[in-house]
Amino acid sequence: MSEYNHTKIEKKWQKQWEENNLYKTTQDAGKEKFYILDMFPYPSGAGLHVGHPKGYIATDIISRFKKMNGYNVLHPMGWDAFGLPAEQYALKNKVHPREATEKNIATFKEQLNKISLNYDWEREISTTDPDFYKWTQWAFIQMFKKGLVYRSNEPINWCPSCKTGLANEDLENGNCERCDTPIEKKRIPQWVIKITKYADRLLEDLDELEWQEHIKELQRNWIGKSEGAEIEFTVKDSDEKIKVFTTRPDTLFGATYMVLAPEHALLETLNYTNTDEVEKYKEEAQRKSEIDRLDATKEKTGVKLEGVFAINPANNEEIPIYIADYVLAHYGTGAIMAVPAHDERDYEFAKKFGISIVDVVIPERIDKRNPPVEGKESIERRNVHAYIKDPKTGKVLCLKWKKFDWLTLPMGGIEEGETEIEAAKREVAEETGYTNLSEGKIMGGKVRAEYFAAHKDVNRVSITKLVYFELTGDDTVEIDKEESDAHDVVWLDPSEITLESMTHAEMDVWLTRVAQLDADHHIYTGNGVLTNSGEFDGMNSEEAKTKITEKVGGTLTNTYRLNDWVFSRQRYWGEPIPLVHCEGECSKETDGWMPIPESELPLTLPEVESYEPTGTGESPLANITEWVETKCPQCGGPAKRETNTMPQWAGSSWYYLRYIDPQNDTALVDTEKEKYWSPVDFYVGGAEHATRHLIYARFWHKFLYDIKAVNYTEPFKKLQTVGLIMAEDGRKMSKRWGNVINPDEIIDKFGADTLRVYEMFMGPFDQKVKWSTDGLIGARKWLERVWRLQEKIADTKDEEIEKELHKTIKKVSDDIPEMKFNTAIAQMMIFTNKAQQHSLTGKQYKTFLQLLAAFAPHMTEELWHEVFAEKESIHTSEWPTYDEALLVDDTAVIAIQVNGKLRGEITAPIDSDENEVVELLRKEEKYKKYFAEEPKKVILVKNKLINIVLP
RNA sequence: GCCGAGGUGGUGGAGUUGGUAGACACGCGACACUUAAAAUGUCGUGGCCAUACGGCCGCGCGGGUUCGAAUCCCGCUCUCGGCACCA
Repeated sequence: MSEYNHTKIEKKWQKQWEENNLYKTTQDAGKEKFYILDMFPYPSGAGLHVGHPKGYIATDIISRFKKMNGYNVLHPMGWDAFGLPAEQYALKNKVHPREATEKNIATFKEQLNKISLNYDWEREISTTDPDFYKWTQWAFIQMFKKGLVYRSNEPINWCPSCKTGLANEDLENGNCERCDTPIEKKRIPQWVIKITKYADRLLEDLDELEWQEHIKELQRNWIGKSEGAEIEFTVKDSDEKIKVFTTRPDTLFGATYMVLAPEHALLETLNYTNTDEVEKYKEEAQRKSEIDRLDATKEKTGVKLEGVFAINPANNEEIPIYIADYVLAHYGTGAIMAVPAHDERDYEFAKKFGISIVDVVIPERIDKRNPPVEGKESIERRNVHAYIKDPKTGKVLCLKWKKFDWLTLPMGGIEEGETEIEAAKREVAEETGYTNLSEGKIMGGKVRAEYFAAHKDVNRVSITKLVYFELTGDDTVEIDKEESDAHDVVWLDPSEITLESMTHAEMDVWLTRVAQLDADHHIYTGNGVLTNSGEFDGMNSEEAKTKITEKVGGTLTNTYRLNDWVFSRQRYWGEPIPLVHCEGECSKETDGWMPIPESELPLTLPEVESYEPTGTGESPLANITEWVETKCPQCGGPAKRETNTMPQWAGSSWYYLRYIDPQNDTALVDTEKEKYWSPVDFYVGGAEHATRHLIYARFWHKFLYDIKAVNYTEPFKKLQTVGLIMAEDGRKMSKRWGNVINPDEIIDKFGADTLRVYEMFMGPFDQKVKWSTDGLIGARKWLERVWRLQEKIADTKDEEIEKELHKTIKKVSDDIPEMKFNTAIAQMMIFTNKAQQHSLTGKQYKTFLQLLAAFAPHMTEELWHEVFAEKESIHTSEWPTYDEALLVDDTAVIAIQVNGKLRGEITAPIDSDENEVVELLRKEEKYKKYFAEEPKKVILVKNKLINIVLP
């Protein structure tokens, strides 16, 4: 037996595989296709660390597995090579970004090849290749033609350090996601893509995808759909109208003021008198960083527009208008109707500015225990409930009813001319005798409840308020016999006052309010029944939403958290945006902007002396006069090119399609080929792309579907995220911490096969795990044991080994497609351990090597050829199958439980029934004692467990 | 605040259609081989009590359902991730 020399073996086979074109994609008729894809990397200057290949190794294993199972497999790789870091790296090192990128790609590719990932490099693509970005530009032009692209002058997110505008998706807590610099708002003309037009489809189609639920949820959150209405408020003595979006049109009667975002356009035209104050506030708001503005814990600020009023279209009341930065310009219409009674933020603002608060929705409860009885008279009543606490004992005064199984607070109706507090005091005295009560505090608004009042034999609709008192003394008055016959007075600990114990239907509301005793106001934000709302009084919220919107001529509509996609970047290293602006009279409807003729694609990035960002909001391309100045494709007159470039997300939004047909120069992808290979069956990459790349790509794909460039509505059928590999110190691997582990070193020392096996064995694939050198060594030792198994080859076939082998075939075959690599490897280890202690036949060893081949491709190939003199590659061999019959044993070890406690185990013939097992037990001296008495019950789980339940 | 994922030995983790908790690996201990060490191999390894037979306790905490709960239900707690003044 030769020694396991990983360096020699890995070099040898990598060379041979390349020469034999082992990884070329084939498309045999009659074979099913399987498209498995990694998120293509951004080739940074730093090269790979051991965390990067984790996902690639996984797709490589599945790819090899699928090939051995007879699939046509597409497993390509490419480079997401445009973007800021390459440009910054190039600037720093004084090279052209193209050179830097090419060098980085070469490094990455070399590193990946050392791991023997079976990519078909003939299909390699790079987003920076003009043959590739021709089609990025082409798709953009199609979007432009379909009216999905517009020019905006709205202030955008500007990173002063990266010197470019950014999309909302590129921010993290109001800072630049890349460099953590606080974002400013800057007004520069931007090309924006109407991704929001696709919001509903992006949301709905999530349901059909086989993605992990948390990633889908992340996307749903990100899209953030709100259903509501747009309603117009007129401005008094003016033709201006203020349009608001609200999810609660049912609360319109409670809208007691309005708020405009400080950036709202109407501020230019409204005739308010305190211009200086307003200007000052606007400036302050603009100066505030995004992060300050988004801090909800800060006290609300704002300025009233003096001299202007809006008219509430529901009740025609004049209401004041404010500007305040708690209203965001980019959400909804940038203006709100404020309903302080039913919105926390409006309430806080109204309190501070002394604006009136009108309750228009009250909670409604239907008593489930005493539901209204059909046919009985229904009486509406105004009620009070009294919550009385004795501060000395902490106990609460309750009534225990005698004729009914009821437990209630003291309660009763409000008489003519009485306040709620007076009524409560009177009822408490009548029902309990107690008269020494504190001043009394009304605990929030009314609650409507419907129930059957059995003691009066009527249905009641009660509108109730809760009043809180503390007991201040022990004086009592005598209670009427009628009352004392009805109920006992009891003092209960607050822990006994629960939703279950108390009879009131309102109890959940009361409990919440009592829990927040110190809150000065209890505002209700849920649905309920309308009040103070004119003809809508008594209607429920849901119905009123539609009805009130109709009455005031509003429209039911949706709003999204997702914003349109800001698509312009003021940097050099990106795809040029293929638009020109005619200086003459052409294309008036798009302000003179038009796409270049498709025959001129690709519009290549010009070579340039200085590609430094200007920082002014102008792109570096703007300085290249000979490039900028061009002819109008329509009139032939002078025209100027757009000088902004596309964001890095552009190319990655569709690259997966190009692998299918990478050389095509007449179409983005041939639709026949696309029909065969799409969609991507399995997509593997980092969870950090859930809300950007994966939203943009789904959008781009749906657009291509709409223009019939592709056949399917979704690009990625199944998605799996990779868990990060953390450094041994538990931190993220980073140059900054000096804890980066380079795969090249690991491969030199231990071999690529060891790296592959270790990374797959570390833990569940999608979970983050710490790197462990000890663990790595363990993987290497296992491979060495596998290598030495060749010495254990014998002619005699051991049945136990054969069974274990078939068990292993099953386990590995089941686990690979589910990405449960760790347990697949564990089972292979079990087989190795057994085989090592006994012996195995050559055939068994070969079968085992096939199972391991996807994990450790080099070593298994070497043994396949050197030990067994096979001519063809192990990787083109057929995946082993298992024999069901061999998975079943003749006997089973059955656990013995007595009253559910483990008491031993016994070996019984397979599939023994209850009586047979009991007979065996009775024979054994050890277990006889359990049968001294006849068992109450015996439970048998076939071949697993018997539980004897003694009386 | 809202949403999502999770909490199992000294460590990474198995086991979740309710059925022997701790597979597999690391680490640790003992032994064999060796002059010795390394490597390799064999055995052991959740905690506590017991010479032993064996027993008790154990999957974040507290309850419940069940013959039987890591797994199902209720309440709580902690960690991680996302969203958040979104009208």
